[in-house]
Amino acid sequence: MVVMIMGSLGGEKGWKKGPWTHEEDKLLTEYVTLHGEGRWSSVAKFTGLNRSGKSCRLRWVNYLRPGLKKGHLTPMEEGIIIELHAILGNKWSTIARYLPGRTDNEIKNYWRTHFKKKEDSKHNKKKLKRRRSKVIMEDTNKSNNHNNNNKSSYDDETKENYYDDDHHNNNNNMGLMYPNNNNNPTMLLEHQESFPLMHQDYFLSSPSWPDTTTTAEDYYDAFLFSLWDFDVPLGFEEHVNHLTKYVLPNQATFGDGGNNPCKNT
DNA sequence: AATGTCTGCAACCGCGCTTGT
DNA sequence: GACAAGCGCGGTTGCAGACAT
Repeated sequence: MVVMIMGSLGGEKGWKKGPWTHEEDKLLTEYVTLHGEGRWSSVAKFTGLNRSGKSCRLRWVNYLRPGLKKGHLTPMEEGIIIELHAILGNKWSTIARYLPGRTDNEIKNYWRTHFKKKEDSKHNKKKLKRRRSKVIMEDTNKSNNHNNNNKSSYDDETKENYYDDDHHNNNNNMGLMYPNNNNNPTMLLEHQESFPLMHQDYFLSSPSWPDTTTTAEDYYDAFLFSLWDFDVPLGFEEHVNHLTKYVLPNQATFGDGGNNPCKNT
């Protein structure tokens, strides 16, 4: 009752902006718990929050929603982002559907900070290299110390490959990693070795792993291939299940007509 | 140690689409 | 069909902390 009165004082204009407080988060969480997601414009009315519906939705989706992953993206997630961005472009929300617990905003920010900078000037290249060598030094030290954080040697390699403009220049002058021109899926193969079998661990641990004769490579190939079927389920785990159910059993069809983007031979 | 620059990320903005009236 | 409100998306901004000079 009180909050409704408070909410009415908020009015249509003069919404509060800027960082959210713990108290605001609590109010928003309580509201969504009671009423579910949606009806964002009613949040102010029912909670007394002097925030626009848009702001509430954004806060919930990007920060408060249960199941969100915190912390750095894993090498596997990086690989998925790279691949999907090559295919979909800046469809961040679509890419996010393949990464449970990650938001479009997070992925967008990640892409901008880690990959977009490749387009920067030579001046920035020098700084980048300097910074990169420092990162590599640090990571080398870490691995020498056998630390148990989730940074793998693969991560280092990937970071080096994709931060390094020279690497790209030496590889087909592709500029961007996976130009989407002509929708040519074979582009995906060009750098496949740069993130080898990144999905292997996930696939191998999948309860729906089809059989012992299917290799991780097969699964990886199937994953890439199935990215071109935009009607498949969108969640990553769902995606794996989809592969198990529909794609892998039909691998014989991959080579048909040279349409298989995943086989090098 | 002080200052300038860069990075990462949360949040905002504008636009377009969808839905309800 | 026209309009308004709600919603979602991609682009952009602002700021705090990290890093370099």
